[in-house]
Amino acid sequence: MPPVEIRNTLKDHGLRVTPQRVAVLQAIMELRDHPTAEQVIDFIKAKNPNIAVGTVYKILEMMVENGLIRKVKTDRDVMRYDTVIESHHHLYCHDSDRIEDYFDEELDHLLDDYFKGKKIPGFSIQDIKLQIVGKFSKTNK
Amino acid sequence: MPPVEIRNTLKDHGLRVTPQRVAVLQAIMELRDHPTAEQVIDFIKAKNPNIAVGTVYKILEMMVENGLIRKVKTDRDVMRYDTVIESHHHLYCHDSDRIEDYFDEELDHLLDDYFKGKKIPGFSIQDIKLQIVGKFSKTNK
DNA sequence: GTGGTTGCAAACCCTTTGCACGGCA
DNA sequence: TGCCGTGCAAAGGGTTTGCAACCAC
Repeated sequence: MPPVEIRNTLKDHGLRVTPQRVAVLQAIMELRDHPTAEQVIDFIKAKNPNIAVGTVYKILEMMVENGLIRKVKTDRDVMRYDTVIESHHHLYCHDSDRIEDYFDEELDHLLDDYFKGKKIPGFSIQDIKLQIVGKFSKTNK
Repeated sequence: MPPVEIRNTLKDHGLRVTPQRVAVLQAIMELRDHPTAEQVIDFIKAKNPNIAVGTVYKILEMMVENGLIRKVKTDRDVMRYDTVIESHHHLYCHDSDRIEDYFDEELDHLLDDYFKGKKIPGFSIQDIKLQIVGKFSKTNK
């Protein structure tokens, strides 16, 4: 995603455009594999060593609150970030700690239909997220 | 669960029985709602102020490794624990940070069938966990 | 101009670790 | 008795916070 589009994304959400914010968003997109805050920081520091750790954390939190990115958590303990905003599922491998987004409309419909017929007492559903745990084959990526 | 059964649970897993271990397991069971380590510690300290924080963390980790309990993670950042070992799903409410276990064999079969017919390229599935996000109705619990 | 942002460093919180003592088998 | 488990306190790692200087609007 070119910088211009990133700036517009920020503007569209009514947020000020600063070099740091552009850099953070760009970093998450280029890193792709649900990077940690640390990975984002390292990525940015390579070109722009002056950025502060605290700033990146503040920006990440701000973007999550404004719906530009999402938090993802595995069974390990560091927070990770995802640029994909639409509802989707995750493939996860314990061994490699790798996360991959998984989209499946057919599955979503199946689940929709299922829970249309079967209500859960005392609970109203807003979103359903699958964590599909398993192993990636080594040749992949 | 009476203390005697808890002791047997430990023995069955080839673990030594100590008062601290019994207390931790009992605490998680009585607290029910997927307690944090801190909640477990507070619960135990009410009766037995001498237990050490580090000890509880060591015991929790040990029990996870031995399959007596499970770690549960939300988008917030503290670890929580679950006594339910069998594969199951979670109902989760962001507002209250409440987690409830959800069992649904019919759903499990539906998913099994679905993924029997539809393989995911480059990935072999071991387990599927749903995080059903929504709201608990206020009357419930 | 001015109020939101940044950089910096210290503080924070949860969790882990090291080690000497103590207790289960 | 021997060794694992515990208590304690300090360290660790990731994240948050306070505040003065700064800059986008």
